[in-house]
Amino acid sequence: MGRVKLKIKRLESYSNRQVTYSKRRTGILKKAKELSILCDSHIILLMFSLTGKPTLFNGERSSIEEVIAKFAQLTPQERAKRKLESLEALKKTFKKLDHDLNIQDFLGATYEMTNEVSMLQARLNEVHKRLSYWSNPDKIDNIEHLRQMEDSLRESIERIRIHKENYGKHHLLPLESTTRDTGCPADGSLASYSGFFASGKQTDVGSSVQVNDNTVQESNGLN
Amino acid sequence: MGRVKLKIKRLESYSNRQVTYSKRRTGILKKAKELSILCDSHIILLMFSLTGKPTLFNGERSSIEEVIAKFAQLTPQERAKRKLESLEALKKTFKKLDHDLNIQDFLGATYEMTNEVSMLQARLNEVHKRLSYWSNPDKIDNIEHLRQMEDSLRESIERIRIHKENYGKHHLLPLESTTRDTGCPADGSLASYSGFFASGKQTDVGSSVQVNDNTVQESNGLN
DNA sequence: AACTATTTATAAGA
DNA sequence: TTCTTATAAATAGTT
Repeated sequence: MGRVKLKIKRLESYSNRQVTYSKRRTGILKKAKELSILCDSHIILLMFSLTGKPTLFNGERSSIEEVIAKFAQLTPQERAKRKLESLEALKKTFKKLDHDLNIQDFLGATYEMTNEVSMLQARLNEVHKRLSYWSNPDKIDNIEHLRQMEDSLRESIERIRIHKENYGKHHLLPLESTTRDTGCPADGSLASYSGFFASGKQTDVGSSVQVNDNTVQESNGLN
Repeated sequence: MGRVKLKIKRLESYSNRQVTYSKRRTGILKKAKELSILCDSHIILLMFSLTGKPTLFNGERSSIEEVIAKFAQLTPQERAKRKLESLEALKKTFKKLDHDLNIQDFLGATYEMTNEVSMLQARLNEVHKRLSYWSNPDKIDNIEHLRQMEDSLRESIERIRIHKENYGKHHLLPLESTTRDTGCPADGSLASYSGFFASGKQTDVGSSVQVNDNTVQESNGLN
């Protein structure tokens, strides 16, 4: 609609692009507004000018958040279903109209993130569960498992012993003394080493992973 | 543009709204496409039909991710400002419409979720780091830490020993034999018990947390 | 920013 | 839905 029929392809002149953007932006904003009012429907229109300036239309009753909320409220099943339906319908429509349209994983974004949270929580749970076996050997009812754990512990002690020897050689220090009552207070980093095998309760996933920094202090009927 | 000049107000008839939505949707999509091509600009158009079916346009060179990224590039101050503005707009709208306003949560939802992912990843990292000290005692250069680890290990062995005794009493089985070459294959659950102290590399956060199911098999210069 | 010749979108009807 | 067509609306090029 103008003096000549325009070919729809990138306008060569920069200033022409700017002028056209400005004119058509007005037009499409009006269209968006009319559509939202006439049909009482949610619509979001977001554009960026050549200079990067954004223009957002979101209808009277709509808002970006509200729209996103709409997606988020769907169950994963509904979302998947809509996603497929949309895709099919759009493919059909746009094949015919030669429009460029990809219904997107927009809806999926939130979903994916939920999944990632679940996955990470599951991992933490798993780690905690594994650690809990070491912390509470009394929960283990398989004698072979106990033997393996014991072996593993002995091997670790042996490796620490060897490391201590080497460490001593390197630092030319006498390490034979076994004084345990060191005046050195248990600081934060130290806490990282102690307590993994304490018989305290494991922290739940969802609370801090910080382990207890106290060594065995509870008896739980075994000793 | 039609037989009569239309007043821009909500169409009374439902079916008329549907028909008009359909027609105008086609029109505005075409406009959006033309604008994005002619002016080489980013544009996003998202609409919902009366039945809730979404239609999304995002231009040739644009993608929802890109656009969202653009928003994300705003400084936290700008984002906070927009968030507040959105909230205000929502409150206003919903007060008018006499709707309950529990949309609020959604404003932060995405943000919160991102935070939760980061937090969980940090936790996993922390746990891995802690475990890595047990796996690689040779990395530890503090003799006091080594002593504490050793003590902890000895205490754990003692607790396992006690548990074994009790277990034996309860099950009336002789547990003194120390046969190690059991024919029992290391299954999934068994893998959970062995290998925490193996000197293998720790898996990164982001990959599986599954620990190695092989016990010490590498020497790393210490022995 | 305006103007205006034209093209384009679309309301109502079939 | 889809098409037809009279008419309103948008806009390209010009001033």
